[in-house]
Amino acid sequence: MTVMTEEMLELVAQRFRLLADPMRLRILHELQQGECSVGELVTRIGASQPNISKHLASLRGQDMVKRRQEGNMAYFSIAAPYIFSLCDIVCNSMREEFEEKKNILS
Amino acid sequence: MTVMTEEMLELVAQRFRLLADPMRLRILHELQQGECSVGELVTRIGASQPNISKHLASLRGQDMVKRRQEGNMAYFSIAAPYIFSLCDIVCNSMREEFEEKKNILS
DNA sequence: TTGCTGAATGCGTATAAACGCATATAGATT
DNA sequence: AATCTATATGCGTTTATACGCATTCAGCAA
Repeated sequence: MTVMTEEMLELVAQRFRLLADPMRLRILHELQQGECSVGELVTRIGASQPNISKHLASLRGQDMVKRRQEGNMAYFSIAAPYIFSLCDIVCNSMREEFEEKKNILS
Repeated sequence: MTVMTEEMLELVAQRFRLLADPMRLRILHELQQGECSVGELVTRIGASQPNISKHLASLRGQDMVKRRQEGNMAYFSIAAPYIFSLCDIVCNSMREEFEEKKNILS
């Protein structure tokens, strides 16, 4: 069994905290379709530009997304594909639990 | 590409939020060694009993842990082993990033 | 019953973080 | 330079939540 120091637990918790927000999950989900500019994200998601920019900054702060500047605009893309493995595991587990509960009721 | 509704994103975020706390990660890590009473967790972790109990309640609220009562005591155990897959993915990604940064510096 | 032990809950406080709004910065265009 | 566009940042407010402390509840024993 791996020994977990307080520091390691804090780092892992930080990663999960970044995924613990619906707006950031939405952003990551949009970026899953490919690189995208800030303005395009604003349009697709329908949130404010400062809000999107701030979330992108936090995601970038932990290297979950990459930033590429071209002229006036900033293009963001996924830097850590493992994110989607995490989301898949969570979604599948939710589906399983939902099936179980459905069976109990039937 | 799966369509993600606001409700689904909120549910997934809730799961991640539960893992976004060092104390809860510590508890889950202890429970990985097997079923454990509240008092034993308090001793091992060195936090207050109410604190541990509250975290256990939130974990149970999303079916991440199971509770079994025996006499006076409550024994908790992992109900969702997928948690450790999530933690492994995060830990491995952190290790990889650390290695990359180390290589850049060398 | 009373008392003891283990666990859960209620309440107040402090800290974090998400958002809106205003503003600042950077690049492009005239 | 002046200005427009795209993006980033600063600040204030609100909401969520982690913790301490006190208390309560449940099971067991005398």
